[in-house]
Amino acid sequence: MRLADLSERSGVSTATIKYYLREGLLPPGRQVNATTAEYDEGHLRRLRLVRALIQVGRVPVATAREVLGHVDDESLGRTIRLGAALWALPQEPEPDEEDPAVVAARREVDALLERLGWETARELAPLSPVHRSLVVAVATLIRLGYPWDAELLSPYAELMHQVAVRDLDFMETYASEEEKVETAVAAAVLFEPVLKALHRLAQEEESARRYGIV
Amino acid sequence: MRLADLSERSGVSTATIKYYLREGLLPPGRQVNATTAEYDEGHLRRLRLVRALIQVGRVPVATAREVLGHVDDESLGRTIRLGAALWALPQEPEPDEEDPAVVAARREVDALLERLGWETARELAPLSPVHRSLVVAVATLIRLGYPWDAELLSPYAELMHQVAVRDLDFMETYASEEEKVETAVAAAVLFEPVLKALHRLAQEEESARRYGIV
DNA sequence: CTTACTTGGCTAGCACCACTATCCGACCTG
DNA sequence: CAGGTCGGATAGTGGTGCTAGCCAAGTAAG
Repeated sequence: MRLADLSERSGVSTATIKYYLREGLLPPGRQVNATTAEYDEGHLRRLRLVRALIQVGRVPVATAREVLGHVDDESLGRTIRLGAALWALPQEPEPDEEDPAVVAARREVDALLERLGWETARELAPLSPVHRSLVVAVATLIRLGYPWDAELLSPYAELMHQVAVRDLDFMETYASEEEKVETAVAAAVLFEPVLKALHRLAQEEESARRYGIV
Repeated sequence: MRLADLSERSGVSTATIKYYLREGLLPPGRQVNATTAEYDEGHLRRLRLVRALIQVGRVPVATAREVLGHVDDESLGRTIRLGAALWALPQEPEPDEEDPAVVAARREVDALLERLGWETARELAPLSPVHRSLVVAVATLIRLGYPWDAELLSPYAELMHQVAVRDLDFMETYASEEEKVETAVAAAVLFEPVLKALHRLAQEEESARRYGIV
């Protein structure tokens, strides 16, 4: 498959593919001679993953490069590779620890994890970017005057845990060993819009049931 | 409260506030005289909502203006106002109906709604932007080779329905009648990052339980 | 009364980002 | 050998969310 074919089959312009090659999001093709390179199905899959990360996940190009770098790092074991890739995803700014909303949010999040008995999450709390994201999100709610505390959050957390259990079950049955890391990244990024849309659709449905359509 | 006070209390620069005023995201203050305007707590709350929409929700300014326009439209009843505001939120591009992935996704989504018995969602399907978002998200999964069908999706949908039930319960007990629309919009935008973070945290926790931290 | 400052309104510009367009010389293909 | 395509490089584009600076009118402190 040459560049033009890759472009046609993916629906991405050649100029954009060149850009991704330049940015290191897509590995170079097998150089046949000085002016021709050969791409394979792996390139096509990777290209689609890149598009998914950038267009669906709104991941900045620099972050995508970092995530994919971890995915490809064969010097790491599978679990670490996956962890590294997923940890590179969120790109929230550091929370301002002076901000009282952040302080309150951190307290509520800690209380929540204790209440749930999520020991790993508690241990990893100082390191985990996800934990930081949660604090930032809860702090925003608090700052706007919505008094979300551990008690209100915990049933949500339990529901999301059920979702996570399903995610991992799916990953185990579906992905081949080599593709697991890629699958996990794709799932993390691509499945979120599905969940979000299901959530809003469910809100519409439930709202209509309670109050009618008008 | 003058412009400078509004700026200080919200942490938003005066230049940015002027920009929001210009863009119609923030109603003008009460004009005291030719060179002074007076702002109140409502302006502060609105300003924070605007920031939440734009910074947290990544809603484009034009969309935010549209959403807030519906929130403020007192000629509409509460339910319609809320619906209009929420419907203005998603900004996905139109799906390409020629694309086989989109066709397949639409079929699966329709099957899903039938299986769940979500009658309202089925009726509103041709109109609802949320429905469209779901189709686009599922199509992306399919295009990348993840064979998500109605059967796999429906337990997720049921879990998200449970989440939606909690959302609406909260809204009913919490928000005053006048603030319900604003609350609902804030919740729709601000609660999603919380859910997302909880989801990822739950994935980390469950993954650690199954495979260990290393 | 003076001086420093604020206001809304205006215009111009900036920084970032994801591309995109164009040109180049090398080199296959018919 | 004409025409097309290649990788590589560079500069430019368009959108967006601000941001900076100016202005004339008006206000508050001393």
